[in-house]
Parts: sequence; structure tokens; C-alpha cells
Amino acid sequence: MDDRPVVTRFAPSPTGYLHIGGARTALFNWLYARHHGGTYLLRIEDTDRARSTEPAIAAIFDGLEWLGLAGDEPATFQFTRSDRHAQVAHQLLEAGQAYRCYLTQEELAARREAAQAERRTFRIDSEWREADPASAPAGQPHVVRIKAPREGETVIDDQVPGRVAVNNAELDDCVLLRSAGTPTYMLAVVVDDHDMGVTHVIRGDDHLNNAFRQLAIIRAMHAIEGGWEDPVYAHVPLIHGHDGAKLSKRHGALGVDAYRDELGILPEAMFNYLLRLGWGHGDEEIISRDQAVEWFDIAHVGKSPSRFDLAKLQNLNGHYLREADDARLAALVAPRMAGPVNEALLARAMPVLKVRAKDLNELAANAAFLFAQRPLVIEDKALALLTDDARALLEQVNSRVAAQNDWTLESLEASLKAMAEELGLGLGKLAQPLRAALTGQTTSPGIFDVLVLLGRDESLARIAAQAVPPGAAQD
RNA sequence: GGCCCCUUCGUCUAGCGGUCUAGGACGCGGCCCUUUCACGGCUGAAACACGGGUUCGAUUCCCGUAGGGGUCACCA
Repeated sequence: MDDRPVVTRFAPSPTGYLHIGGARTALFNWLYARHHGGTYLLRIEDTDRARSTEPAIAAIFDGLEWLGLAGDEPATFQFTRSDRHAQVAHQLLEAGQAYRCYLTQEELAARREAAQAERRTFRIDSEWREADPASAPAGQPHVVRIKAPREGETVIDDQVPGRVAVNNAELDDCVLLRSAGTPTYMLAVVVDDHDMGVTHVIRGDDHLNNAFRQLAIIRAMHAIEGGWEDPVYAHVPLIHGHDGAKLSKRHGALGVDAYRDELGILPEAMFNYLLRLGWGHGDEEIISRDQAVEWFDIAHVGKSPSRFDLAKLQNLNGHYLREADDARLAALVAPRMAGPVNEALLARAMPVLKVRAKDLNELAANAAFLFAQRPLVIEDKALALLTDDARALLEQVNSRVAAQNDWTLESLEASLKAMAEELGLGLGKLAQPLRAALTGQTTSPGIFDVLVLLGRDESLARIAAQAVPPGAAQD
């Protein structure tokens, strides 16, 4: 550890969408940097040309943007830095900290198999490690390998699991430069982290084992030119699916864009959910961005993997829906509606709609009655409510309410409650058929709210469509 | 299989040797509110994986066992 200003980074490889685990890693990096007044950087690890794609890059930026986790500076594209990576590899080579290895992949595979057959642990042990460079078959294809330490152990004082030690004898001399001369991930991360001034590496614990190999490169460079400090490592446990298995597509490992577009999740809900997955602050559950920045610390990141729970995300989403601005929600819901909608009306209806939904799709479905065309489609359960008696009652409601001068929540409520009392009926006896007639459904916002939102003309028309005078035969 | 990591209610977590008859949240059950559905309020069931130590005292520290996970590429 040193006293340089904190620099964190999120470094996804663009081989697919931004998934939940990646989003949380980005979040932790962002929070850590913000909490310490540092810098949060983005780096696209696109050294694997075959698997990196433009759409994936776009999806990652899009997802981060949505969550408010865009980098503080334009992203670095690792591939553009391959000359610098190669330069470092050559420094290592010249200093005798790396060597050219002429073992072919076939030879390596054969040795691996042989070791397996004898149930021996296989470790790459290249004879080229100690060979005289002069004896090298000039011009032959080769990779460049790090000359990793063989004696002793490497210790990482990780901020999450704590002290982790590994025998150096366990470590391979990993490849720095492929036979094509291109840098590997192992080299590129180390060089880029150094050059970008990254002080804290916060990432998934699937990288914990890599850290030892990376440290070998860092320390070799430090020995050569100094200034290559060990970063502070924090390896965060992965997120698992609901069944405990690794998060995969079956388990809801959707891209964050799917949570937004298909599941109708709000970014603040996702932010809060991800924050509480693997981290806690006493009994706090609802945590704002500002509070998160103030409270976040690595010390309270849990050591065990956590499972993804959609129900909790949705519950949180319901909370943030209720808190959200009505006009904003109307704009988000409008595109989810079947036909064209009046966004102003949608916004006006939001206060009574949003308490009843846990995602934007539900919100859209619940708002549908506002824009339904007559004749209304009446769902079966609602139809069952519209008995002959009920229809007769609606006839009375119709004339009563039609006679009203004003059309306000208060007057409608007073009027219908009085009517129910006069008839010796519970309000429910009146409200349910009315709801069926007005919305075609058995559930909706409060019936007086519905009346007001629909307006006088539309309300009366919908009631009249279902009302039948007492005694009149149906059909 | 080797190496590494992990283990509190079904799930997310609080707990950092005595405050634990283990707290909160989601989910689930009940009740209340109520024109429906929600929201909200109250309430119930529900956990320290197991076995050894250390200690006056372990959920908390150490070691095993079991279980889970990660990783072993010229992928990242």
C-alpha cells in the first residue's frame, strides 16, 4: 500500500453483454473510488480479437451508463496498447526475467496427457527456461514466458479473503507474448494497470489465482526499473444463481439491458440490489447513491458467494417505483403500452398506479384501462361480477352520477357512498360492478380515482355500456 | 485430481469472545387498514454445517471433516 490517490478500474472483456456480476464489480470499483475521492477508470480488454465484438462493447457502455457507472475518463482499449505490452515483454527478456520458449502446443498437450495418465500434477516446465539463448533455433516460432520464481511462496494480503499464500512451485511460467507476437491478458492487465496508475484492483475472485502470476510480472518489472508497486487486491466472491450454481443464462444471468428492457427494472433499484448483494451496512436496506458512497468499504464485503434473488430485486424495484417521479415513469411506461397513449394522463394516473406495481411492465398493464377503446374487453372474472342485479345497479349509478354538476374525487365519493347507504348496501356491492364496467377488470386503482381519471364522458359511456334497467331482459 | 477460497433463517445479510432466549430485509403464514388490488402497520414460523480444541466463556479464534465455489490455455 502507498499513499498515491486511489485509482480503481473496471476491465470487462467485450465478449458478451454486461452481466450482473460485472455490473456489481463495476459498482464496487466506482463506490470505492468515490468514497476515497479517487478516480474510476474503464478498460476494455479486447486482446482476444476473435471473441471481442462491437455490439458487446456498446452493450457494456450502455449498461454502465444506465447504472450511472460510466468511467471518469474515456475508456482505454487494451488492444491499442499492444506495442507497449510487447515493449515490456522485451524489457523482461533483456533482463533475463523472461525467456523464449520453443515448445509447441502439441508438445505441451502431449506432456499434459502423459502427466494425467500417471496422475501426476502437470506444470509447464520448459527446458528453454535455463537454455542458452544462443542455442535457440533462430527464426522458429516461439512464445515468451515469464521466468516466475520457483522457490518460496507468494503472499497476497487481499482485502476480502485476507492473507492468501501460494507456493511458487505451483506457478507456471505463463505466456507473455504468443507466437504471433501478441500480448496475452496476463501481461496486458499488469502493464495497463501500471500505466493507468491503478492502485486498487477490485474484481471477481475467479481472478484470485491469476493475481499470483500477475504479481510475478509486476515484481520482475519492479526489479528492472522500479515504480511497479503491488496493487491492493480485493477479490470479490462471485454471484451465483438461485440454485447455488454458477450464474448462467438459465439462472437469470441476463444482461443488465434485459433487466431494464424486458423486466422493467429501474436503475436505482438495480444499483441498490447489487450493492446489498455481498455487502451490508448494519440493518440498512434502502440505500441511496450518496449514502452508498459515504458508507461503502471493502471491509464489509462478504467472503462467501451470494445468490441472485429476483424476488428481492423486484421488491426493491417496487419501492423505487413508488418514489419515482410521475412524468419520468409515464415516459418509461408509454413505449410499453399497446397503442398510442396520452402521456400527460398517464403521468396524472401515476400516483395511484405506481403503488400497485413492482416493475414497468406491470405498470403498463395496470394503466391499460385508461386508454382502452369502447367497447371494452371485459375479462371473465369481471364479467362474473356483472350479474343482472349488478347491471341494474349500474343503471342507477349511471343516472345518479350523470346528474352531478362537478366531477371530483370528493363529490363522486360522497355521492356514491350516500347511494350505497340509501340502498342499504356495502360500498363494495356497488364498487365492484362499477370497476368491472369501467376497467373490464376486477382490480384497479380506487374506484373514485378511476372515475376522475377517465373523466365524465368516458366514464358515463363505459357505465352505460354495461347497465341494464331493472327487469329488462339481457341479450 | 492439484492448488486456492468459502460456510448465520429458503434467500440477502447484522454480528467483529460475554450485549445472542442470534437482529434486519425479501419470500411465506396470520391479523389490521380497506370498494378491489396494492401500499402501510402489527405479528408468526424460519439459521450460527459437523467434530475437536483454545478460553472462565464461543456464532465470533485455531485445526480437522463434510459440503459449496473458483482455477489449472499461445481465453480473458
